[in-house]
Amino acid sequence: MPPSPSNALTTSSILEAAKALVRRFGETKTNMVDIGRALGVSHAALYRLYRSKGAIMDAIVEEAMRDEEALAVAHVEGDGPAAERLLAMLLDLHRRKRERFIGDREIHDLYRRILVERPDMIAAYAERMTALIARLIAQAVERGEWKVDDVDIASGVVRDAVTVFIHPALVAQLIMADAPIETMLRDTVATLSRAFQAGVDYRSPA
Amino acid sequence: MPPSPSNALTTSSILEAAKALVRRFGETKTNMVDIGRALGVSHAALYRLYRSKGAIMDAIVEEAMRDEEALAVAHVEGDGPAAERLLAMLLDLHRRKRERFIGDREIHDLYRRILVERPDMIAAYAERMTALIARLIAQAVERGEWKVDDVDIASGVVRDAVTVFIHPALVAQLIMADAPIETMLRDTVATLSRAFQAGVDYRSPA
DNA sequence: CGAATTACAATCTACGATTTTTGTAATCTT
DNA sequence: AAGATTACAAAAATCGTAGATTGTAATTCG
Repeated sequence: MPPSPSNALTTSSILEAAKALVRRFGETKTNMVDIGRALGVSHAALYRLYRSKGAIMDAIVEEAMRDEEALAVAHVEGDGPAAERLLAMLLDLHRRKRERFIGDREIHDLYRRILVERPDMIAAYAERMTALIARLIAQAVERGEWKVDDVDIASGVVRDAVTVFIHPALVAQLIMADAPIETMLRDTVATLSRAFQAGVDYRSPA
Repeated sequence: MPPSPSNALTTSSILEAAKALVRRFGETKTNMVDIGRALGVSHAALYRLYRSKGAIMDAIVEEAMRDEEALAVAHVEGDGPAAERLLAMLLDLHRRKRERFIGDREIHDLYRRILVERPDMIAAYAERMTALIARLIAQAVERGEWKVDDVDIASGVVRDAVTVFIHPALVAQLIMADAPIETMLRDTVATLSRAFQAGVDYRSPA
């Protein structure tokens, strides 16, 4: 592995510099010339690795999403009762979001802007997270912990039910209203898990 | 009841005129002079009944909220299985919201602006709706349909789980993404009702 | 005297000129 | 030739100001 000289221009060095500037000054006050200056290059050099400023901003958010996903994967891979792992996963995700909201407001604002302007990115993220939930549910079904006749529907229900605790805009409101989010999350997961434990039939009409 | 002459200036005549203008031109393009003109009075006359333009806009949204509440009350008062009434109520609410979003976009935009700028109004609305859900659940518990040891916690869980289908900003995204919202709502209610039917203990630790 | 009007100050918004920033292309360097 | 730079056109943000809008107070009307 080469010693990676500090002056090598890479996607990740650009991302780090951009993140630092966004954190300090916010997205709009961060410009390409400043990002370049922080790395000791002209702004034009950045365009070799990112085709636009927007692409850099997208990459910052994408990275945050992947980070959340990794957090979630850890819980899906683990063992122990499904209800506990689901709760732990959601609490972890929520705490990560809270940290970002409290300590990293500018990044959080960027996150929120992209949330409304890039439904495609959000949809992809939501789909990946829903797939993780589906895996967790499928495991629980295999082990006989839970009974559901359609894992995909069940995972969609879970996703919708917890969106209020995950969606940045809503989380921001809950935090400002000083809501007992962790308790609410516990109660929601307890309810969902009780339903799955008792067995839910989505395919047979009521 | 007096015949209410068309030239009497009242809170509701102002509200009607303001609503009509907002529907046609949007909130920002609606000004006090125009509202006055529509009623045959000067803009200053309006200030006897509303202390500001903002107060009129608030009142429009407040009215819409009361309208939704009335819709919900009808289902809470009715009889029949709780799960069915809860579903019918949420479907009704969702359809009302969809109508507003499709046919009354300017009012919907006003609604959304106030949603972020007046958390106090939203909190009051959410609390009233949660109280209605609590009544519905309490009935179901009395009748032996459902078993929950804390009706307030249960109603909070329901509120949180369905917020994604009620919150204007999220509904707007779901509609634009062409999501099968009614089916999703059905599945969510089926899950919640299954849990309540099987019995949920919020007070005893797992 | 209650209710509306006109007149007006304070505030807000829309718009055009100016400057910044973005993204590209031609050029330079090693 | 790869990778960076400077130079530049297009797009976007900023800023000052003219004009509109809001809210109030003094005045008029019935």
